[in-house]
Amino acid sequence: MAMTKRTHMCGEIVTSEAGKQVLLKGWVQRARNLGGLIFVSMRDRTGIVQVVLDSTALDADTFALAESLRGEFVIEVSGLVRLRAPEAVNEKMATGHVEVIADSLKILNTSKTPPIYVEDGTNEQESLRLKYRYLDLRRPSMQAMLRFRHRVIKCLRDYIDGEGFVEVETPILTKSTPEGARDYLVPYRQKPGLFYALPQSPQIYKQLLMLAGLDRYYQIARCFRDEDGRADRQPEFTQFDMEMSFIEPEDIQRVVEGAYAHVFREVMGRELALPLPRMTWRDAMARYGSDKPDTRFGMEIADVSDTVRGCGFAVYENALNDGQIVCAVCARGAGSLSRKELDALGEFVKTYHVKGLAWAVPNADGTVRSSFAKAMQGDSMARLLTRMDCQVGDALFVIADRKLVALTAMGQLRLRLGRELKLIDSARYDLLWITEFPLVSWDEEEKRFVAEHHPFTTVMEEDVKLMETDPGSVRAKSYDLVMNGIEMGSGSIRIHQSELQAKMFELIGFSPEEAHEKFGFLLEAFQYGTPPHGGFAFGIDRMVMILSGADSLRDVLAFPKIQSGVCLMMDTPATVHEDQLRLLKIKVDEG
RNA sequence: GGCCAAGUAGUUCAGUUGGUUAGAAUGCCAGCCUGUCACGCUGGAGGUCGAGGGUUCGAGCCCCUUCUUGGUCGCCA
Repeated sequence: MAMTKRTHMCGEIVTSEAGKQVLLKGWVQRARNLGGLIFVSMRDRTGIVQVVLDSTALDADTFALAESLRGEFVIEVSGLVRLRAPEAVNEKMATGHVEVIADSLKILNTSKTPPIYVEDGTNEQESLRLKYRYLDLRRPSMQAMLRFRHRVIKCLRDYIDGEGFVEVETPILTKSTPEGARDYLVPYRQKPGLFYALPQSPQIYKQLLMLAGLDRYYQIARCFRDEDGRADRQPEFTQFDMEMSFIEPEDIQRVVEGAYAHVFREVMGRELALPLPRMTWRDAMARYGSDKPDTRFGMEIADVSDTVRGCGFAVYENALNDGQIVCAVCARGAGSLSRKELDALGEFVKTYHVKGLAWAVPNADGTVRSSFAKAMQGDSMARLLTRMDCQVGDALFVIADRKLVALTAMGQLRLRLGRELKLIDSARYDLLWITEFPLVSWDEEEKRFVAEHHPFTTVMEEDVKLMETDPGSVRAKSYDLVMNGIEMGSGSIRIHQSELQAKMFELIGFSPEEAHEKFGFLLEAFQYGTPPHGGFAFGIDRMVMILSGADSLRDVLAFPKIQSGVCLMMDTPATVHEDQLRLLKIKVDEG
């Protein structure tokens, strides 16, 4: 009698060695009866251990038990370890793998047939994997991910501890603050109508810790933001959060770089060249059309406004007359794109609110295949192609619009072309600092300036005077860390003087009364001799995602939520008992 | 909230121009096999084609609505 049984499981094999005798506990992957032998494959996190049950070595009851096994099961066996394969086994069996000759077997538990394959290399719908996440996590790759993540976090702790930082936990039940993302709210039972909010970051607490004289704080902090999900965005996520007193940007940047270099060395076995490159926000926008540029490939954006001035094409002439810009990229090797593919790129950039995309492809015979060549008078097309060094085989793309809109759309087009033309070296890790962000930006909907980073970010000294005359061009003392085109984190030197803080609140349209209501405790605290201070926070999930090569944060979280914020495994959010609502004086408006 | 894509056995997928009883692999069940390790061989069970409506003699396929999941825009101090 024989059976072949797959179980799709892996588990930890605990070995307590006493001589050559071992005890194994684990999930059975496969068992097969061959006459007087039963072969059982047990998988641990590193591989498969073969267990051999011999009818002559086991008592009849135990052997019968092994023979009767049906379905998935968790077993414990003890026996002798030996290397495969001994005498009387043919050559191909001599693999050197470990084999255990069992003298006892005990079934610890059975299992239903799993609804998903618990092995790597399968391609199940993610929603199914997430519903049975506890089975999904048994996959070797997921086990490896959890251990990898653990190693990264341990590295960070080791490093920051060595720098003299102290971890302080801050409340999860805290206060809703204006600006920023939507808050998750928690009703307050003792006074219906009052709410806690879950922290979007421990920002204010860590500044108060500086005031308290802690000097060097850090925390592995869970943060919550009630916004729609993305592949690189979860409603709750973990930040490596830190703050220091009496510092300039370089001081905190040195610590953050050091932490990254430590992780790269210890976990990835790679050296990071320090200090990391710096690029101003203005430069990043102009060259890459993004405040988080992917510098792993070129194809930089050029402002060709001067080149096309007087070209006769009304679209460009009008744009320039309206103070807009005309910008371009030259995509090497994109000349073979079909009309259909080029048009698809045109549709793509419209997503980013530009009116359209013009393209030109020089032919080998000197003519130009183009969407706008006819409108370009004289040698203006030739001049443009020369300016962009656009050769036969390349394609030129041009966008005219308001400066930031045009650059942003072009930046997105650049990323897409970079991916599709396979210009990105995936073995590369490009880290850089983006500095000198604008302090505020104009919010067209609210008709006011809003803080680009947060309202506690200080101003570059030479720009303070611009706060009243030209707020939009004021640069903040803030900095982002970018890796491979993904924002890893951001930080800033904070405002520590009440007068400047008041000025900032005024700039973003907070009346003194509003400021007092929202941040009164902070403003009062700042009157007691606040040291100059600043800090940084970066996402651990994103760090693990990039370092492990994952495409989504869901792949590096044990229990992630889906795009809508739902947990498919626990089926949350869920309704609560009406008694709970009554206690909180909450009525649900079904409308 | 907008746009795009996907949804067919437990799972991964195929399904022609709209045409008989919707297929394959894998998994599951049963039998066989004394060294398997993606074991092999034989047989079997398993489907509300996401849901609802419509067009048609006839719908997995065409149309409308809706739900779910993914990507993205908005949003993300």
